Amino acid sequence: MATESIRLNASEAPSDIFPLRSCSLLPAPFSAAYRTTNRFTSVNAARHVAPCSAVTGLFACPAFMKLWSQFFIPTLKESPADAEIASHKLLVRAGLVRKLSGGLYTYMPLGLRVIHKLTQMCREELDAAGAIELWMPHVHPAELWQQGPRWAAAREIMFRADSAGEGKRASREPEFVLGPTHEEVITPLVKAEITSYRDLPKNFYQIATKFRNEIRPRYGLMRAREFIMMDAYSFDANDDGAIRSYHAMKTAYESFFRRVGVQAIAVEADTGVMGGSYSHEFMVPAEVGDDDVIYNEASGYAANREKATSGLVPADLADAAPAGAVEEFATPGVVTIAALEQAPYSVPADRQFKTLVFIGDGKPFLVILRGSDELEEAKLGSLGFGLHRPATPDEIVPVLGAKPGSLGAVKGTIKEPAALAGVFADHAVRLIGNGTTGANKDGFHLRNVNVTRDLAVTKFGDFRRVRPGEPDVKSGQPLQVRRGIEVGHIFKLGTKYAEKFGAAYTDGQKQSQLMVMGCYGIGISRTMQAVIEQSHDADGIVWPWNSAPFQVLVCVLDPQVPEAMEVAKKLAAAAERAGADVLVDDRAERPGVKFKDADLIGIPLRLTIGGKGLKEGIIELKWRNQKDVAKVPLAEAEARVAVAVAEGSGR
RNA sequence: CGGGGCGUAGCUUAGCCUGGUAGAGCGCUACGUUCGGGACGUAGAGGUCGUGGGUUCGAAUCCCACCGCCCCGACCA
Repeated sequence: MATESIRLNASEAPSDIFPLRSCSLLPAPFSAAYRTTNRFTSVNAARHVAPCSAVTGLFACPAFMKLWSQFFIPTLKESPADAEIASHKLLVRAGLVRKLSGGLYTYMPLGLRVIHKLTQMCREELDAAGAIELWMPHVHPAELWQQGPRWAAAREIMFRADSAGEGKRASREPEFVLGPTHEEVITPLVKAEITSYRDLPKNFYQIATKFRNEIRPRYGLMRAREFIMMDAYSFDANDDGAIRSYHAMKTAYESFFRRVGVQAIAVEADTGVMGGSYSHEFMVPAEVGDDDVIYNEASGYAANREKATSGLVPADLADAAPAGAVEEFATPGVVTIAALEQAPYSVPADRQFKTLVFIGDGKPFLVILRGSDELEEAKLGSLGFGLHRPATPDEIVPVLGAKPGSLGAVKGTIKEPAALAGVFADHAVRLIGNGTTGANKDGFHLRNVNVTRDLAVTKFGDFRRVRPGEPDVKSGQPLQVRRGIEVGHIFKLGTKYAEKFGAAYTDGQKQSQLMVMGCYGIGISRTMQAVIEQSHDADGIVWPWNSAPFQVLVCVLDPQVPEAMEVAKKLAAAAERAGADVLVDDRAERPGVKFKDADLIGIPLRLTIGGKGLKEGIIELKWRNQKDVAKVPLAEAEARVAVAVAEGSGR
């Protein structure tokens, strides 16, 4: 009998990110708990889906409110020693997460509620944008990755998932890996299942755990080895369709972050190891962010530093005429740009050519920059090498004929020009016109080196790192820089993966065509931390309404007084009817402890019921993000709470 | 993976330099007094001082190796 009703509940309950968490295995007494923990998914979405009463109607109110004494929120007075930034400290202090090991965290009950809120909002926005949810394995056959286009680069951050059995000797190459992302799984799937243009476009997504063996996990959930991510993959018949899918996702992301209550800005980004043609990152501005955003408010330009360009080199710049014959001069012991700037040479850094040597897919190539510029290594991605790294001196000498410090790219001075995969010069070297560079002879440099006449340039490109203050391409105004946390990323991939895995379809003319793909990610767990980083004060977290683990905290100062608990339950029920998730602090703690904890865990709306207030016939209503406390007569309390909840949820 | 720092009770840590009884605060347990912004008293429980080796009569302390964690750099959502 009990089992029957539980099954019913399970089917009524909103789907969860863990589809296997079936209720039918739970004993009857736990069924209420199940409903309680899962109910928020539709409650929080009240304004998007069915009104709450439809849900609450199934169960007697107040069935859902959580009693703090029976929940589990281990708060800490002190910050853990290993936490550096505010959001990391608060995650731990507010009892949202606990560390297992570097970059590996348990989501505690309160933290999991936030994760569920975020995943549900994400799910709703993506569904609204036409994306379709599925669930893929996280253990991947390594073979699949070996077939893909980025095995060499991606394996560095991948966990291998071979047998841990003692009898079986570890193979040199992994048999299985843990999925860091799922292009290699979804593309073969779509290849097998979709063969007609009639089935396109499609956009599949999942919200699941990702595994990346980050070289350096950091700041709690900010860069973890195991994290929760929404990843989506769009498949279109052609480029126009792919661009439409891309923009639909961009719009969905914008709605998602708006709903979460975090400011996230779309910025142009480098495509990195993903490959593909263009991409945007969604950045939450924060000092502790890992990325620099180069932007100009006037023109609206915003780009990741890896991608950013400036108008430093005018489009109509004329090439300088040679200033004289190339002349070699001795520079004993001078092996740095800075040393050549000193007397007696006195060559300013922006008159020097800097020559860097890299190995790209096994072959050396040169990059020429102004002495005053820094290489933006990510920009080398545009050269098309699968893997590149700086060359070692041992690799440089046989090719160029000199050690680092005396290198150059002047025609005729390179010892083995045929060995080079190319000489790539940054546009800005054209600003030098005639300058100084290494002679490929230890202890000698060349002057009067003319860019067009003397340098053996294969191709000009954008390789330098933009500096704040340089003119914006669009407006000419100075560019500014600011740090940000990357919470989402969208890529238009093109046909790179479709080609590798043969994902083709038949078009209306019976012709086989490659699908055009896009891929999309939102760091759900990172977003949780980014929200805290953006929304906290000296006392704790200040949750935005929609992301809060509970929206309303009923703080009962005298839980031993039956009348106080009765009022609390009435108000909790009123708040729930209005669509809020409610936590009732019924602990036998002193008021100070309760207030401190309330501020720490940051529930948006606090209702305080105390013996003092009850004597006056009032309760108190306070917003976490405001200072003042409203005294509300008991008779009006339920109605006022309903109004406040409506206000909090943005009506 | 390079550079720097740190591992002492569940948490925050003192002690290490100069070797000789492992201490405090928070938290926890019990009792009492308190009770609107992290109370107080009394009594308790709780420690392989990261691991292994070495030096020494004797090591948390000195030496070596390893492991783990944190920060800075290169990569990512």
